[in-house]
Amino acid sequence: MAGVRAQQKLKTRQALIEAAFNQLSAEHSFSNLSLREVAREAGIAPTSFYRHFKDMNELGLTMVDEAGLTLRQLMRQARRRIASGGSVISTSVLTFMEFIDNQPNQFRLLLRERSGTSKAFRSAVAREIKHFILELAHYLENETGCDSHHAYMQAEAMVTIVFTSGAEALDLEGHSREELVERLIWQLRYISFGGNHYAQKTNS
Amino acid sequence: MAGVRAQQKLKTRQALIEAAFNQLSAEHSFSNLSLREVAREAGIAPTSFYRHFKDMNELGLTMVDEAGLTLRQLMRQARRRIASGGSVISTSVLTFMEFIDNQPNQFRLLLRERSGTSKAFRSAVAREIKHFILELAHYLENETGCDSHHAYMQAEAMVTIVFTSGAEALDLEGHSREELVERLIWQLRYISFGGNHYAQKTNS
DNA sequence: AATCTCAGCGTACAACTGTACGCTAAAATA
DNA sequence: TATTTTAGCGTACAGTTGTACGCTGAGATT
Repeated sequence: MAGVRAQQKLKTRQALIEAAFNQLSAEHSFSNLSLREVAREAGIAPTSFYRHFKDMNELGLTMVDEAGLTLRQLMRQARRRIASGGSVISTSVLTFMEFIDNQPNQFRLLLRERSGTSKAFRSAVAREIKHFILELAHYLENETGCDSHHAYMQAEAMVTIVFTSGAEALDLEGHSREELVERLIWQLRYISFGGNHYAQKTNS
Repeated sequence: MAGVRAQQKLKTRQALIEAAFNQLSAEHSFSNLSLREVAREAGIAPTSFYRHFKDMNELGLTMVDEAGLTLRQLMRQARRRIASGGSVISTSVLTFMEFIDNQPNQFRLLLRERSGTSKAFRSAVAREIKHFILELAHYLENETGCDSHHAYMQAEAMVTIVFTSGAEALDLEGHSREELVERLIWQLRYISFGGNHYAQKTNS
């Protein structure tokens, strides 16, 4: 019951996932990955891959889950920072930018597979992003007391803009990056202000 | 000087471009395309491909240009509709949705290569989208008389949201699609209202 | 009419892909 | 201890890819 065996299996499984993430980059997307290359980097024979995943697709979906998990942990962290007295908007943006810097390949996966060639991938990413939106929507609803439908639309718009800015940030450094963040913050203010206006003016 | 020769060359060149667009779909992205398959669908031998493009990359960039052209024609059409008395926001959204329905593969190309694996592609798409944003920014600046920097940020946010909604619309039909459009319009109102507020309150 | 140009073809090749199949040795189970 | 399970390996194969090379024949040019 020690499970030496099962433990090792988990280890190589994780090695496969890690190898795949390592091979993602600005110039290499998931659909460019080959089973053989991933297996090679993980240090196993190509055919051993099948002991862990029936498919590259299955690997990919697992990776999306993992990236989604990171994203959720991120949200929790942001909430903690805000609770201990940070500005809502800039704290959130800052936290998200840290995600992009620390786990660029996880972000790239979500970013690309959101509009990728597999419906399963697109749905999986959409699900993760929806979590993100719903959390923010609840926050907005509680904080500003606005209509829940408007809160959702507001949150959706915000997440969309943050995500897209994140994608652009991947290609930027230094000053142009700061400009990007500044623009992003203004745009979030627009949505916040406009959203609150309409949310309070009407009931649906 | 009749150019029977050159004319034929242009024709097969266009056939290659068309074949490539035809092979794009929800399940097939540009980087999945193979030179051989494209040549096959265009009705020429694989090696003849090189008489027209040195690379699949070169073909792809040409395709991005073509999609960008369509996008610009679209803008002109939207402006005409607005000038002849349509609501700005809903006319623009409607026009954009027509683009997605009529040329889904051109849209898919822009959408995917925006965050694709080739920097050249990303820049090319970014350039086309920037045109779009600048046109809208000028319109906003003239129409509402707001600060030009704010007009740009406002336009950028709007285009981002429209683009992302377009991506989602590709997977939707009927009622859920109408809901999406309705949400999109609300979100554009948020940005418009919030943008105007901040643009008038301050000078930079 | 003689010459040149060049779009398109066919052949050929090396590189790589996914994966079927059967073996082995070590861990798990009985 | 004897038996079963299974993660990982090596071999093998058919399929696809990009592209180098040289040829051809029909327009273009002189």
